[in-house]
Amino acid sequence: MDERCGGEVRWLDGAERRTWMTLLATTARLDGALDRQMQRDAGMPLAYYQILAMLSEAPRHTLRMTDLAEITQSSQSRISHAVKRLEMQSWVLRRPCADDRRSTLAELTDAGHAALVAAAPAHVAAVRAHLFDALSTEQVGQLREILGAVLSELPET
Amino acid sequence: MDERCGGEVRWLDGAERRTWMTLLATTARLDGALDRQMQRDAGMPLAYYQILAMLSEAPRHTLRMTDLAEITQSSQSRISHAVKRLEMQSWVLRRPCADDRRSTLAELTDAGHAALVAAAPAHVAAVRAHLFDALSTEQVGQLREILGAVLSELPET
DNA sequence: CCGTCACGGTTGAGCTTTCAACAACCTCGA
DNA sequence: TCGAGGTTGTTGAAAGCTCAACCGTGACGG
Repeated sequence: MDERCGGEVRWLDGAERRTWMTLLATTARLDGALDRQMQRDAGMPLAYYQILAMLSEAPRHTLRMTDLAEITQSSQSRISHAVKRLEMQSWVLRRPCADDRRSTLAELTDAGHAALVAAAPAHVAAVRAHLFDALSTEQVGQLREILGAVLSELPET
Repeated sequence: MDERCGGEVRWLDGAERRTWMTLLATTARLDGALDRQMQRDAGMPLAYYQILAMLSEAPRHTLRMTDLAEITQSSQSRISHAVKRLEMQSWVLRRPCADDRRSTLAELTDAGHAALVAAAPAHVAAVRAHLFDALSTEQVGQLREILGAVLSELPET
């Protein structure tokens, strides 16, 4: 985090620099493309789709706000705003949690599930077209290992 | 882009699915961390740092708005707003282009260059800490090849 | 009990980004 | 030379995100 070592900076070497530039460009374009596709076809940002997707995989289509935040790698504030928005569209509903009265449960509605099902095929097709079609099976494995290594070194949230 | 094939969807298999989930989580956390670091230490979002960085590497510290948009993988509108903001802080200045009167040139000021130089060490340290320190030299090479393959299949802008 | 502190969640302000519309300019062919 | 169509850039509104402040609740030690 903070630079305490009196000015010694180890800059990126050539290979690192090219890799970093390519990473920036690729991630920017990739989730730009996926986000635009989702907005165009389903009228919602990709982040909201992911909220619906995570809810649909949870038992009883329900998650606590905090868990939803963690699983989607976003802040509580972001989730709160997003769920409010999704609730206005009747795709999600909020209920108090009986066990812990601080908590709020978010539940996917039938309409929300329908919206998810409607949006999924085009989304999956886009992920496949933009990502997996460009890679060999071996590369998919390498990528997962690399990402796993990076992720495990990354501070949580 | 559009799904025209009458309902046949090829879903992601197990390995693809895990890779995709890990990619989402890793990129979200990684540029969340880098963005927060930049905002905290330099008072600007990472995207603005990248604008300054690209200008600093251009001849005469100057780029046309369109070229700046392309090199940073962002829309013209985004660049226009961002440069306006940076101009208010006197880190960039805008000039009309003599060759083509439609164009606007963005030029990095001395103050902007100073801000960039001040922000660079902590940024590079963060990139190293969060990304490259987790990877072997071989993995860095694999990652670059994988990203290159994905990028080349991705529609421009 | 009671006070303190951590946890879960929401809110509003400010900033960034997107989208669509627009204006100015260039190019090129009729 | 004129006009159509493409390029370059800006703008304003709407939407999403971040940040800090805040409230209500649980947990825990005295």
